[in-house]
Amino acid sequence: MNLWELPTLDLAKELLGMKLIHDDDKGTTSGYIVETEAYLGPEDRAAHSYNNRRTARTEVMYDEAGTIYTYFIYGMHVCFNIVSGPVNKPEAILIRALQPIEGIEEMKERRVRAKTEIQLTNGPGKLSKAMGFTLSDNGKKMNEENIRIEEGIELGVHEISSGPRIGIQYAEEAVHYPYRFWIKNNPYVSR
DNA sequence: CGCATGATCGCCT
DNA sequence: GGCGATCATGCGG
Repeated sequence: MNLWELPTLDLAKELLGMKLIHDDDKGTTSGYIVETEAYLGPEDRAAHSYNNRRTARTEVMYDEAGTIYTYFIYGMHVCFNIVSGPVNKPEAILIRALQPIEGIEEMKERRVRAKTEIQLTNGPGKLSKAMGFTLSDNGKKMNEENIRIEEGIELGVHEISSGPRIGIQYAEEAVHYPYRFWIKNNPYVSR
């Protein structure tokens, strides 16, 4: 089975427990993905690509699954996403939280404000900072450059929860769609 | 070109 | 629970 051929909602669940790895000049940082959110293109009011909106920013969402989509939000945070679905269907999965594995000391240096290890990566902006993801990662292909996905923990369906997405109050009917997925009882999940 | 807004975080009460 | 920070992006003029 090719991971990147999965429908977006399935991929969002499949990514849980997998290992996300970043190599750069500071070394390697990695973590298990413990929380994701799916954004389903044209019909999903919460998605940047709602109604097939196509701009310089959303362009990578139309690319092939496994392309990396990073964007800047609230004047200070980077969010890290993986494009999914067929080419020209602008869907993506936001990585919302990680459980750190490697490079924890480097993460602490990058996340000076974090008081506990949990706070290093328990939110989309936090994990980007801890892992060293930036806008320059936008458009990279997963597993072709310095950002990789590997098998991690195998999860059963009963270990996964779902619920409404966070921070999309403007999205009208899409507000309640259960497109957020997380590993049950994992302490690194946001909120 | 100006300006409103946001897939958040951290600090304050 | 509330709010200010701070700027890339998108859209209107």
